[in-house]
Amino acid sequence: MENQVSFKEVKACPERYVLAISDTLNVLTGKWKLPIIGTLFYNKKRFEEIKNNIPRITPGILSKELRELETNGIIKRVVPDSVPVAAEYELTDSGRNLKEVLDRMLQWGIQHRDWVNASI
Amino acid sequence: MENQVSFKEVKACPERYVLAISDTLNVLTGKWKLPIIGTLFYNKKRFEEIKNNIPRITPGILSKELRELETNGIIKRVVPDSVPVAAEYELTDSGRNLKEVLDRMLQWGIQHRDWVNASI
DNA sequence: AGCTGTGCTATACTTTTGTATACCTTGGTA
DNA sequence: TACCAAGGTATACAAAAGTATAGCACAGCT
Repeated sequence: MENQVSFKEVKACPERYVLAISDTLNVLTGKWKLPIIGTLFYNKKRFEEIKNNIPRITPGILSKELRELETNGIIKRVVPDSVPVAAEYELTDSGRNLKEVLDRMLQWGIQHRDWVNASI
Repeated sequence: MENQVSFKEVKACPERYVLAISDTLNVLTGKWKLPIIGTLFYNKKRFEEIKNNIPRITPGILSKELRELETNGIIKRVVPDSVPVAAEYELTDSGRNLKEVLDRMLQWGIQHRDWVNASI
């Protein structure tokens, strides 16, 4: 209910509107964030697993992107002790909530492609 | 109904899934596309109007961004003849459909911000 | 003919983003 | 003890995105 209020409030203010959307855009843009989030939707994974899942990503980039996604609260890094040393990465609640956003984007993407093709 | 089919199809294929979302992401990213689309939601506008609506944008950028948005089928450039020379830019149907995507992104952005603040 | 406003384009530059390559540490394993 | 795999970091470099500055074409007005 609180959200409903601030949702309307923000929509009434162009600057806050653009800002809130930019927040969302920023956690998704760049070449690698989407593939990383996408692969973690299925289940949590370890560094090497993610690396092997995403063609051509180097450890340097992956390391940097994971750190960014972590500080943005999209994923969390879990190190179960006892085990040799096996860091695991998984989506946070908020990260999982991106699914609805991505589904909308997917829908628009397909629809737009159809629309463009139809109007040639 | 056709859409429902391809929607499911695409969701089943990770590569096409990422691709369709990237399509959407690409029309939104960069520093200026969102403000431009945002300002055109209210109504169609001319070059100078857009420029005056968006602080610090230079004609060079605006020109480039408008051309990109046009080739991507998000806006259309209309030159009503008879008038001296007054180009007008307005959203296409597909451009207007972005509203639903942006609303979802807005919602997530606000929600995520609340969530982050709550967990400090 | 000269000045003004609209609607741009061109060029060179800076900043940000992405990439390649090499290397380090920690705990097994032979 | 030497070597290997997992999980990274560091450094230098290349490519893409963004910016500043200048200027041009056309129409209308005086």
